[in-house]
Amino acid sequence: MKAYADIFKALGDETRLSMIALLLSQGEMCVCDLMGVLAISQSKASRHLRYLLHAGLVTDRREGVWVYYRLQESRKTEASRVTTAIGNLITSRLSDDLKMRMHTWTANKQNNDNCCTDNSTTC
Amino acid sequence: MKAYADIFKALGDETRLSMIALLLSQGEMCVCDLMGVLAISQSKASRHLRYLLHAGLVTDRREGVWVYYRLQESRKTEASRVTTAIGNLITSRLSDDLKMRMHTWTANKQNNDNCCTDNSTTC
DNA sequence: TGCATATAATCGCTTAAGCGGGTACATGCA
DNA sequence: TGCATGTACCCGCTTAAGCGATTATATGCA
Repeated sequence: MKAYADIFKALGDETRLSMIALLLSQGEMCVCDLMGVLAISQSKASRHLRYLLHAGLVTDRREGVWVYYRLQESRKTEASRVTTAIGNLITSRLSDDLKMRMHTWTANKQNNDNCCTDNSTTC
Repeated sequence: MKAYADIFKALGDETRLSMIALLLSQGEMCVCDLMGVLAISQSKASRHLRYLLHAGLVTDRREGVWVYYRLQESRKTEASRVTTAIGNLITSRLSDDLKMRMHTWTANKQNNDNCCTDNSTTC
């Protein structure tokens, strides 16, 4: 029971819950992607991603300079059971604002072929 | 999104999550029942139930001296969607210890026709 | 009505944890 | 080395937890 409580505690923050919702719909994102879409500072993004990592909700993968995060997908974990159970619930509630940010961010990323050369952000 | 984060925050405590799991399996319980089964103090039980009430996860109903709590069942609320989605997950994880407590507690209650005349507890 | 009892909610206090901003540090690439 | 990316740590603030004591509400009885 405590294991589940810890998972829900990790989901009990708007920043982290939005991260999970984005990862549910996008599959994999690097820290700078999440910073850009959520419009938060790098240290804040990194800190919450570490929290999610230690809680077992996501996994990380380094590729050169970038660190990519994706949902923990091992079916045997409590975390994946929870995200599976609530996935539809929270992705359907991704705010329009966030969808818009996501859209413009990925558009810029494609144009620049790099997630962090967009002058309009502080990335 | 914040609404869901607040719900998960409410579930992110072992005491409150156990209360939700018990209410899922029992339907309705008074404060003294929850105190007894979870072996917690009255103030602790009351405080966490108020937390769940304000978070919209449960409703209360006074009947004489007793106050009964049950899950929020209005299908339109985010809270009920969440508890529905995770119900099987957490009730199947009700610890054996808790099931045992639940069993002995309800047995005593039936014998005494009163939840608070059991000398073996501090209720 | 007055009083004792049972149940539940709240208050005051202390302690622990979480969150945010900022900044120093580590890592990897050119 | 210089630069970009990401992490770790510090500080201040807020929230929430536990505990015991007190207060509020309802019931039962003389």
